[in-house]
Amino acid sequence: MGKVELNKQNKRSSLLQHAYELFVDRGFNKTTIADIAKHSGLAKGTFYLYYKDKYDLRDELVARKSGQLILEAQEALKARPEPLNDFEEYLLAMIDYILNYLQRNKMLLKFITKNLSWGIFKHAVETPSALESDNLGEIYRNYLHALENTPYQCANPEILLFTIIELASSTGYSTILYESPCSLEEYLPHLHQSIHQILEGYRKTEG
Amino acid sequence: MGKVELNKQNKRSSLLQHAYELFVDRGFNKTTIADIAKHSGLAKGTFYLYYKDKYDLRDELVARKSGQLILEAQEALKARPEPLNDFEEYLLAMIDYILNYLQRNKMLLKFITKNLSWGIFKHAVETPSALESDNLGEIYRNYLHALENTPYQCANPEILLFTIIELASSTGYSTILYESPCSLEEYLPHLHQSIHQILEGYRKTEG
Amino acid sequence: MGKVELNKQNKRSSLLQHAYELFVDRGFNKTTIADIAKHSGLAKGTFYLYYKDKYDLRDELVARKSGQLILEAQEALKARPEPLNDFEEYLLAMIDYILNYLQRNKMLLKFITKNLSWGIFKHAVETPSALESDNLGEIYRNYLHALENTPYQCANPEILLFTIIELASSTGYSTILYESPCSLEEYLPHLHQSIHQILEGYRKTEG
Amino acid sequence: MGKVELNKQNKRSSLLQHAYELFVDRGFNKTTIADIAKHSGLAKGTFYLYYKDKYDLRDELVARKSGQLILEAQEALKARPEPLNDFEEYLLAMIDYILNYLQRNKMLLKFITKNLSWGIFKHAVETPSALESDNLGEIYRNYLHALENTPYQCANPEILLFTIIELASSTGYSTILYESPCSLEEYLPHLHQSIHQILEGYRKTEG
DNA sequence: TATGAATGAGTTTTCATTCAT
DNA sequence: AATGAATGAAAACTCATTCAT
Repeated sequence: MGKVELNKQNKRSSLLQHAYELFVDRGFNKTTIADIAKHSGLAKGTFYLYYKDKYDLRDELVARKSGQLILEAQEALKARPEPLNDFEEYLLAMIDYILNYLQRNKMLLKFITKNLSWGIFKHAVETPSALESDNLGEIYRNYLHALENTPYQCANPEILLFTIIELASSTGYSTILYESPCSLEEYLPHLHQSIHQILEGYRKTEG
Repeated sequence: MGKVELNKQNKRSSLLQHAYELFVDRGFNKTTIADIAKHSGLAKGTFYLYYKDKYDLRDELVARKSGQLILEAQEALKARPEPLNDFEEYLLAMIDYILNYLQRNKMLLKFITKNLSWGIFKHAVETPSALESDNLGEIYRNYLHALENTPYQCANPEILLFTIIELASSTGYSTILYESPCSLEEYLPHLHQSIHQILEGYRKTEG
Repeated sequence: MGKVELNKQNKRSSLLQHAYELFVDRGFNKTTIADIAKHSGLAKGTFYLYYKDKYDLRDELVARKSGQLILEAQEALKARPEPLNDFEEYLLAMIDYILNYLQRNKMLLKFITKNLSWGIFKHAVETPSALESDNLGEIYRNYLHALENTPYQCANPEILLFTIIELASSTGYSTILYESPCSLEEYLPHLHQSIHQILEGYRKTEG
Repeated sequence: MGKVELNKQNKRSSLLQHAYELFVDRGFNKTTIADIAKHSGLAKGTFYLYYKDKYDLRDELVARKSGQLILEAQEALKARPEPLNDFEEYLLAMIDYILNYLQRNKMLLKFITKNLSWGIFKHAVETPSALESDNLGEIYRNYLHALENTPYQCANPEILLFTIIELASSTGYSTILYESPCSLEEYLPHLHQSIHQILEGYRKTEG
């Protein structure tokens, strides 16, 4: 009983994992359902027991992988010897970690960015997945909470985060994948500066 | 002779125009070359006399449409009664015009954004098209020149523009198409503030 | 024990009934075994414990439904106030009842006719089903018997019945479903006349 | 030009002919479009240039084959040494010819009857096909005309013909394919008698 | 008995591209 | 240059049937 259910979870995982490898390897359009099934060690028809079609699987995958990346970044920061002093420092460290990671995994970047929207991100944050030890939502809530204890004031803190994430991801996409207008390395200081400035824009004016 | 040449231009135009309508109407993937040819009043084989494949046509189309949009914005600003006082004002007016335009033409937004990269943009700016009275390159050069006469200083002014454009387009995409995390209208003040701050970051520190 | 047996009968009935609804609703070819099982509240595999395949079930269904229709017609005639005077009157009343019924249940007509053959009919008549209070065979025998006490003479009375039933059902099919070459209403007098004539052909020539 | 058009006609013919053989050989459901194309010496995709799907081709085929059969019967009767004296004789000879033909081509019978309706028949009669030297419509008109010069009177002569054809085809189907309730040979005299009687029913009552 | 996950052969359908005219 | 018939590989999706539980 539990065994059957476990088995299904494994199949689902296998499909996700192998689809991911194929998407990243040869692109979404050039990956067929037959490919995914075969690589997962399953029959073609079995795919349809788990997902409606390729797009269905992709959406779950994008949300999942983005979430994992954020979680991983989080863990990596925790493991750092030197402490992070304030919110800005924390935010920049997080972004650097993620962009550097994506620099080394360009296909993941390509896959995620073309398909990730703020909406999917929000959805991923809000619907806890049964699979991963899910503190994604928690991380997000921590962010919002941390923001309150900063000198920044934003009527809607989500908008601030949205602005910064969109900036980082779209410039990251271009610099990493096309080195246009310059390399990521060259661009990072500019990105830091812009983020700093954006945050400054929300600094509380003291009374 | 000139007549033949003209005829070819017309066919090319027809292909572009009808392909655009189809892409916007049913999406790029679901538009076939047969569709494009038929709607253009041409035979399928004829398509290949003008473009290598769908992607070839698309790239030209994206660059062309983006360029047109920028030109149109430029013209609209020129036609305004009240003058624009400085670079920042000009930049914001330009961005507002474009985002508002895209708000009313969501399908164009969808089509352009998913396919436009800074690289294509640069390419469009640099290769003068025979078709339109092309002052796109000129506009861009004017920008860079205008920047020199501002209190902002940027080693690579292209990077500044890149940052602002990426920010505007990616946040515009999300707010217009998904109203996430909020509507464009609601977001614009935030966008203005962020752009202002980014520019401030490059303000010359006087000696 | 009897409870187990009853349970099996219920499942069988459920399969028949729901399969019938589906066949009539979306057609035989477009109804899957999975559909039938699901609508019957059973698992797919269970289907195979009761029927070899879809065709097996269909054959039982066609015979069953035709039989029910004849029985119902019979009952309806019995309940009529005015008596039926002779064999011809009886036969025509029976046919009218059935065609009018099918007129109101076109899908049943479609389903039965496309699949009913004289062979299946004979089989239904001859193998008493456990389910219905089965006087179908009895009805048939009564027919043959009644025929003997009529002025008609037929070496093989089955052939006479066959002729009339085939005529009525095939013309009924066309007039009811396609109103071609005319409506059932318009055609009925012609049908009556033809049946009358056919019977006359078998009238005993007196010695 | 004419060559291209001719070529298309040949392809169409080839598809029809080979589809027919396959339908008759292994049944409609078990014949795939791939089969038809391959046997016709064409690529799978080519099929779709000529027919929307299998059903589209089938409908054309049923009408075509029925028409051919009638034409052939017509020709055969013309070639007979002894003349046919009156309408009834003619009608019976025609029916006999066709039923005997179908007796020898049971699969054709199966294919045609399951799919032929009076509607399709009427349609075939009324829409002259470019392919065959088409006197099908003419034959039909001759029938109706001949009927006028007979002692039979029918307000709507189409209804008379309909009645007889439906009777002949449905009883033919059963006796030929299932020998139920008897063989065609055994049944023919009964069929003749019934048709004779039906015609008598329409005999003009002299003034 | 009953279940329903798994199978994979089978079928339809699409469409970019070629090429003879 | 232009045509559009032909191609056939490729892909999605279905579903009867099996079988371990």
